[in-house]
Amino acid sequence: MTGTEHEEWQWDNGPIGRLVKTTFITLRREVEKLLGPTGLTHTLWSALSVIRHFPGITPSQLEPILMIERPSVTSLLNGLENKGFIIRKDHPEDGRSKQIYLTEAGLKMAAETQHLTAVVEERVKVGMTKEEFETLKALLVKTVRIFE
Amino acid sequence: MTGTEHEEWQWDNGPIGRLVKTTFITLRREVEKLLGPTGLTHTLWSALSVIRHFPGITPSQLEPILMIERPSVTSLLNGLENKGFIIRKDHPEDGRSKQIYLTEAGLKMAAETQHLTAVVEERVKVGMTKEEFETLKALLVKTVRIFE
DNA sequence: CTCCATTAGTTAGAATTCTAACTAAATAAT
DNA sequence: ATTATTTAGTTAGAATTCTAACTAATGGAG
Repeated sequence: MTGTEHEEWQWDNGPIGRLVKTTFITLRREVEKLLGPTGLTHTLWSALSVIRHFPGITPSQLEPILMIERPSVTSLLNGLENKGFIIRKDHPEDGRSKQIYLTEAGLKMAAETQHLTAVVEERVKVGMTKEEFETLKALLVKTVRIFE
Repeated sequence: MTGTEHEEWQWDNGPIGRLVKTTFITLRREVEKLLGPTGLTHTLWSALSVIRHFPGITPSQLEPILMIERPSVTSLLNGLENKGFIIRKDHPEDGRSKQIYLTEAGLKMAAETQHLTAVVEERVKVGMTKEEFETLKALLVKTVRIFE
């Protein structure tokens, strides 16, 4: 068995799960390469981005978007809070809940890093036709929906 | 903002990276649900499966297939070795290298769990046309290749 | 042949995410 | 109204994977 055989096999003959993982890790590594200087990880960036789009979002609403478990959301928000990027406010209509907002610093970082990560998105778009890109997204959504 | 708005937005309007992550985590959770009773994790199973297909594979060859870093491969193999599923042998042609082989127990477990995880693969295949499934795999490969 | 750079694997320690268990508030049931 | 169940968030501790640094063997350049 040679190394070359591996390289071909690993993409074409593995289960769909491994192919999806490879794609995920590849994209994550690219994003984190660009995020490097900022000190943000992939998930921290992703959270900032979501909070920017939905100011006042709650931790439990973040959970299914970021695809991490509840305690991980807490831990992530602690990190963002310690860096001064977010604040938690008591929810006005539900005493159990918290609302998350970006601070000025958080807003600045979110804006900067969204620009950086858009580069990765663009590289994917440029690497295939517009139709292929849309098809890829549609089929990924379709895959997820199978297990809902 | 309601919860419903989130649910729609999270699939359709997020970056491709988040969609790929959602797909990956969804598939991983399904696999681990089935693996539960065996005590194996997603990555342990994946490693067993690869080693079964390529007896004598080296840790550094496993690395790009499993998409984890080298020290994680070591740690993973330690786990499999402690459970008695694999053995490491010195590589006959390269004193630095090791070759990984399944034990009887490892072979048995690999065979069992491959059957289990094939269920997930099947559910994806059943949820879309054969052509869509092939297109999905091809576009994922295409995406990965962009960053090689 | 010797030295230098590269490659394979491991070790050590940190970061991230997980499960299980807990508190507190809201909702439902009687 | 009171009690039980569910939901939101946190805490504690374990598991997984990461980065950085190390050892040992190979391969190439002088």
